[in-house]
Amino acid sequence: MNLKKLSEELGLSQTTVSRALNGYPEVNEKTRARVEAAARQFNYSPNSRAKGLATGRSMMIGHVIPRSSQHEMVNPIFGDFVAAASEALAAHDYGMMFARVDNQRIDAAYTAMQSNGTVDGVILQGPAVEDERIRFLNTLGLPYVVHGRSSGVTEPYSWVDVNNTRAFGRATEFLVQLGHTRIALLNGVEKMDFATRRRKGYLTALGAAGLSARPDHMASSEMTEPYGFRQAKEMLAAPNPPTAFLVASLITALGVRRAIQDMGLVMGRDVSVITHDDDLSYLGNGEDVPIFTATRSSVRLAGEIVAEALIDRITDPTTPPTNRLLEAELVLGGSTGPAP
Amino acid sequence: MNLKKLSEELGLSQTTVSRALNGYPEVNEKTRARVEAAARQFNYSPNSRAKGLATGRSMMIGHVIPRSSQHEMVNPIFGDFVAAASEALAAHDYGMMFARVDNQRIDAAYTAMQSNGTVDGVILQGPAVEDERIRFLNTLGLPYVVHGRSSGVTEPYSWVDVNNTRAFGRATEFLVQLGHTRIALLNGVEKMDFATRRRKGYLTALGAAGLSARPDHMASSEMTEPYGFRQAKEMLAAPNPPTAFLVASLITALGVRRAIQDMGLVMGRDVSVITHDDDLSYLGNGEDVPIFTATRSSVRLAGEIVAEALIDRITDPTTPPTNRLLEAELVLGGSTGPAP
DNA sequence: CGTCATTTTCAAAGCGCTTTGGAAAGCGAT
DNA sequence: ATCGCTTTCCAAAGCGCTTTGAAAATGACG
Repeated sequence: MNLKKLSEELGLSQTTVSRALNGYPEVNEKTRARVEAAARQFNYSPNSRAKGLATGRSMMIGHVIPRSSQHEMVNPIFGDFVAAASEALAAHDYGMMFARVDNQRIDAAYTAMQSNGTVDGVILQGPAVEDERIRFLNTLGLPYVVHGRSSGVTEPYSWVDVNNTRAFGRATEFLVQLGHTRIALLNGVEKMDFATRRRKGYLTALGAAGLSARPDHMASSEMTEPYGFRQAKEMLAAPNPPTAFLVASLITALGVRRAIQDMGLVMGRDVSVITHDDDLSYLGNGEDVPIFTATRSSVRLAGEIVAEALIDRITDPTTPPTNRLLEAELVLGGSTGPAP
Repeated sequence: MNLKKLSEELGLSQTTVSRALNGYPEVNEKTRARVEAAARQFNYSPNSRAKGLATGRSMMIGHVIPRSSQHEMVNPIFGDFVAAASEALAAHDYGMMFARVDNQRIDAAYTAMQSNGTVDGVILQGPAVEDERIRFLNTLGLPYVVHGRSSGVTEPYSWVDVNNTRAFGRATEFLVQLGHTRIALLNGVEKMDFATRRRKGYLTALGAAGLSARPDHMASSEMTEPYGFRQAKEMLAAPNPPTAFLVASLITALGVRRAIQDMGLVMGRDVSVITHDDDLSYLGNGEDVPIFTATRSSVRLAGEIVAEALIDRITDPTTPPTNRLLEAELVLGGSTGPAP
């Protein structure tokens, strides 16, 4: 069923039917009711490509994912982020699509998406420090919002980010207050912007407490479970081991806990652990009492806000870039205690 | 830049330019080269909506996700599955899109997607037992492939699945061989088809070994970490505790391990654990030596195969449904040992 | 009852592409 | 020079929708 047939069926012109269905005022309410009834009856829904061709809008949001890196999509937060974002988009009749693209073809992919008209805007996830994609998107003029920020990019752009510096700063301060002086950092890959900021928060807080950072108590890697296990074990086995760990992700923290237990130590008594917790739906941090003391920030909330911000940008691209800094909460769990 | 301008630029008709770019034979190779050069120079890429309108193809694959359930998307395997599938699709110039939809509107969403022409086919993930969506899609005539199967659906349909029954059957047999007689099952939600099959494999193998299943040694739930912890702890604390656990997911297995350690027991010595492992990229099962003995099956591989199968169905919808049963391998890790 | 303003509807153009049905050009054979 | 065949190109229709500009219907009013 298409517009033409439907309008013939109704004995009306395509114009009127189209207007009736799209809520234009210049159509009699009675006619509108008739049209809507018929549309339902014949199960009519307008062809999205034709509609897009006529309006110049695709009602689709793009998500370009660099293939080379594992930092996205095959990344635990991806599902939750996308779920929330696509739900928020759907509320405004936007869809969401992905393209997994070779690292060196990313610019081409964005360009194509724009001139193609396949999308009205894009979400940029997991920005690195000085991320080139941001500059490129600025020159392109395709609406976008960044989930995260990119240190070193001076031109304005829209972003939604967690206050990673502050979160890890507070976590470090908290450990210091508990009497810890040897605090290790198991960070994510530090070319990623969020990891850089966390490191900064950690270092600044250490400095403020008059403690100096030890290179052998800092690591940076993909946030896997074995990474946490290996690093924690190594550091704990060395002389002057850390009495506390600041860990970049819940999954890595699970590895740290395994290492602690493996060495016959007790987490929260012998060794304290604070992790960042993205509040993933399938990977809870315990139930009523959190297992880990954590800097928590919902990635679903971020997804929602990103989606809303992007729609705003699309509907009015002339507005100045919007920025939104979310604070992580520091939730107390069983993994921290006074320094032994 | 659009076709019209490009053809004017070249002094050729739109027909010729279009044919040149789409590899049709009725155009001189010299002209084709000229056209291609110009297309590159002017950075021309055809408007996908217009192309779709003209061809009737959208070059897009849909993925409808029921909002009510947490079984998908916000599900740890989602990212890996989608990454692999969308990569395979991209190789054939297909994109992939999502729609998160209220549970009761799923049929409507599929219908709309089809009559809309927004997608050429859909992927159906996480089928339940007797999943109604399959029947509906059959009546609709929209090409699709199921990731998983649905017991109780008799009509033919295309699917790609892991041999869950066999995997859990083998795992159970293996535990029996090790001398275990009290083997607990921490299953996923049993309205999900994969969980039902795993249960069947478990029960059949127990029966074959002359062992009877104990209701208090079987649980079924969302596969979270706390679920594994709570259930394992409870079962281990009861009289005649299990000496082995068969667990539905790596994340849940982490909870089981935590419970075992929490009770001062040693995994692999006092209590054996076998888990299913989807081989997720961000959640490795140890490094060289797996932590857990596991039934392993790559969800990325499944994603690839699903994508290929779907493209086949779209290009030739008359072919009979294709089915593909992947065998899980049983990999030996440190979590199993002879019954104490 | 005629006039004018307002409401309601319509015909047709246009969005950017593919594709059909021809026409023109090229070329070897007669 | 002509014919027949292939190669190369083109004009125009059509995909299903929105939207402009205009016409028809309706209503208010003197």
